[in-house]
Amino acid sequence: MNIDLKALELFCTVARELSITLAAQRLGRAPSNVTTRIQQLESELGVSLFLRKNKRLHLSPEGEQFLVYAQKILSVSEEARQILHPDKPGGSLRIGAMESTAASRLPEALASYHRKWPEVALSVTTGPSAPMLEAVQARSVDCAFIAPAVGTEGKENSELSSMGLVGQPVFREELMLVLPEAHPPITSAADVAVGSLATFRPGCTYRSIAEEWFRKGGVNPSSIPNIQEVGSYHGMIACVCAGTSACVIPKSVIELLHEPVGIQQIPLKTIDTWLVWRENYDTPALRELISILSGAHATQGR
Amino acid sequence: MNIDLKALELFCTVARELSITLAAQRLGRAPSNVTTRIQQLESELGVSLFLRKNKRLHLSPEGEQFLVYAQKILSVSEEARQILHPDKPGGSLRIGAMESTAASRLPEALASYHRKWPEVALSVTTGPSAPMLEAVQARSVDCAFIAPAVGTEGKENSELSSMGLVGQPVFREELMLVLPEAHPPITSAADVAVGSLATFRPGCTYRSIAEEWFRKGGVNPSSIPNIQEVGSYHGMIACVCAGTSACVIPKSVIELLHEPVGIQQIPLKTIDTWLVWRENYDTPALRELISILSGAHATQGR
DNA sequence: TTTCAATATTCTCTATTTAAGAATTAAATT
DNA sequence: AATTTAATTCTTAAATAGAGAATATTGAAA
Repeated sequence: MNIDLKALELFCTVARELSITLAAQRLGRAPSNVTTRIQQLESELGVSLFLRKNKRLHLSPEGEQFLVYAQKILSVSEEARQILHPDKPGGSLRIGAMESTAASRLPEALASYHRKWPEVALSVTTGPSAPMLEAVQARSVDCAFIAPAVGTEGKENSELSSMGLVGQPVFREELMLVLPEAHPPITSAADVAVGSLATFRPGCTYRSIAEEWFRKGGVNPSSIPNIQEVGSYHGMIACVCAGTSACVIPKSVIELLHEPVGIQQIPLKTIDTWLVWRENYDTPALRELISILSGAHATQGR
Repeated sequence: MNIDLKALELFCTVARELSITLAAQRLGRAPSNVTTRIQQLESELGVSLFLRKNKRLHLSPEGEQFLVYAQKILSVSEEARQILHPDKPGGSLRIGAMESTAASRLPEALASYHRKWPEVALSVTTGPSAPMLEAVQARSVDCAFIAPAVGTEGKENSELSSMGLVGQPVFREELMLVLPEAHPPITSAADVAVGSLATFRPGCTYRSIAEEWFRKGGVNPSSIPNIQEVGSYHGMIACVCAGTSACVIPKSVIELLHEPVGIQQIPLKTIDTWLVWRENYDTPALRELISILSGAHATQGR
């Protein structure tokens, strides 16, 4: 019973790289050592973590199970380490974010964070709000920027706390319906006449909001023929410029485009972006993020 | 960054004993070594975990914080270890239980468990249902025997899953109202005429049930003058025998008493005892407990 | 088919770390 | 003041980790 946090990191790296040499290189140590420590971990646990087939590694079923636990242990101990030093941000901060936030809001904030605290290893993962919330719970990220699900306005805090999370609003986004330039001006949802609605995959809150808007305007969203799933905001805009689609995008993202040409925008709704984290995850690195975001507000709205 | 699970156990032991010598003895190693490893852990973390005052140890504030994390890490790694060996129960299983279950049901079950799997380190903590559920969530026990709160009959599973737990009913208890022998026979709650109701501290589901029964019988429970809090079932029975109190006890507990003399019993309600555990805590040691409990059913009711 | 390169592993050697025991220090008790 | 108790320091032996060279096995290239 002598497992080492270093051994767990080593295992996680090998599991990610699926190569002893690459892992060794990334960890800055000799491959022979990596081999030995993995073998030692395996004998300690009494299972094979990897299947060696023809000099190539795969995770064994046990390895996959153990990987989850190894990451959890590392995450808890990283949290502990930070809690013990309430003054100095340090260690790592794994941030989850919606695509839109990552595009429009984070670059500036994270750059200034990194300038101030270069010793904090920031990482960003993007995805829709719902899976991001699960990722926070599951400790695969430490905090996340999300849009509360439709219909939860005003009770975000109780929603979060029932998941063991807490959070606060940090950005206010103005959601725009984006239409081709040539589209006749509209006064209601019923006037929208396009071939498809370009959106991200389901789970995206903005997509639900778009559908709700059509529903409230008396339009059955399923009457918008093809919901066309696109992988990026640039892709969406392209679809709109092509004249066949509409899409819903926060104003702040549209402003990023060098020339918002070939499109017209109609405000749909304003919606808050929340930063959420696990209850008790009260680390200096996170507090610093929050404080930087609050500073930003002074200059950039909300 | 070289923390060892052994170092964490060592720290937890010292934190519990608040003594290097006792901890060393309990761990089977030399005191000098314990000192050194604690110092090493402290320098690794960059904080003092203990306050040394006059050769006596106290946990420092940082130490208290870290203790929580250390226990969490050990609990997760113990869980990992077990998950990797789906066939053989082993390691430890920390059981929480209501006083009544611990008294009436567990002795036989745990004895047979221990006979079959002596290598599993079983431990039992008792307490009311509500705090036990929190203890399971907080990982200070691995599973617990509880009585679902009043008013949740039929929706136990959804209640549990909203706490990240799962469970199943394992015992059926017949709750008895216990009265002094000399008390005139009763036909309803209103007939009960005793000076006080002897119960455990609040939080005990059986106590809520007793109060509910009085309420349903048209009696304001606050009209039962002193709710007298007692520390054990034997104490309760003694109060009843003394002629001044009534109490509510599962029949199975009453049957434990060598001579249920000087009391009369009236059935109040049957209620299931549930065994609950964290979702994903699917260890062989727990499965074995469940299987032993199911075997017991065949012979002893439910 | 043979050769070469890539890769995990084994082996050997050295440096580091861990653990025990003896000696030391400091307070509390008699 | 002497004794006991408890933590720490010092010293030494054993265990362990890590580097590097050597080995074996596979896949690719000639």
